[in-house]
Amino acid sequence: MPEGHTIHRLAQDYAAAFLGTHPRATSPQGTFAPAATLLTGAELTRTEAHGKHLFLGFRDTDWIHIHLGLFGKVTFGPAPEPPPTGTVRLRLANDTTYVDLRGPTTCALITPPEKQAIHDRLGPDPLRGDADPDRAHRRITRSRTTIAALLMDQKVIAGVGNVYRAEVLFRHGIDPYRAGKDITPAEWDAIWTDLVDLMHEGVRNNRIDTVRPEHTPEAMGRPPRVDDHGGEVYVYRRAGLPCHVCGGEIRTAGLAARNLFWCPACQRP
DNA sequence: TCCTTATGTACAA
DNA sequence: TGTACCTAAGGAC
Repeated sequence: MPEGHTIHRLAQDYAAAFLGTHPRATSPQGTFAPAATLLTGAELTRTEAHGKHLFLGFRDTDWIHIHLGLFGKVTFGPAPEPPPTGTVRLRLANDTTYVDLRGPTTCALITPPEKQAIHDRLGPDPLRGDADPDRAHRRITRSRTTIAALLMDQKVIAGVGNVYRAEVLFRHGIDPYRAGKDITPAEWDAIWTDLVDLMHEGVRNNRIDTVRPEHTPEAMGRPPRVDDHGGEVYVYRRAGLPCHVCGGEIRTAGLAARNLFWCPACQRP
């Protein structure tokens, strides 16, 4: 589930359900139990996301820092809360809603300076109003690393994951192996603007859709998607299938322990 | 029931 | 670059 759009959506959803209330906090699985006890009865005053990091603010001073990692999941449900099933790390519950967190890489109580340190090590986030795309561009244009690796580096740009990386490079016809220093300012402008749009749509729909109207299954007279990751995409997890635009075969390769997907015909070196 | 896989990251060597 | 860690679902047997 979790690229930046998921986390920003969760910040909104936690706020909608719990802001201004004093939820009960529990950790049925146990790991977070001491912190949950400290927070029970505290008001949720703010929620915030930066890249793939989620922050829940209590009493204006105590923050829960959540990172879902690859496996973390969050599920909301209506009150009354049922007995927890499986390994629930953190449950918040008030009179109307409960929410369960499972399998996060990180769920910790942190101080404002600790929170600031996390912001300081993250690059600009296309979903945040305070983001400065030039900061990302400066790092990219000084680097011999591939643009595919740079887009996944959270210090360079925060919130982009394996799906948005593959899709945005396809949409701009950029070979994933091109060095960052060879990305032109015009190309970076277009990539950043596109990510802002795509990721905002991702927050709205709670899924990743990247296919332009003229290339949808209906427009192209092809069968609808078969992938189950949730959205309509050009190349992500489509290795061996025909490109939606040129009909050529989508290719895959490993890059820094992740699977890269691209169309060699549409994304020429 | 076992094996593989996944939208992620940190740390060791 | 490799490996360890978080968890659940789907497919192969």
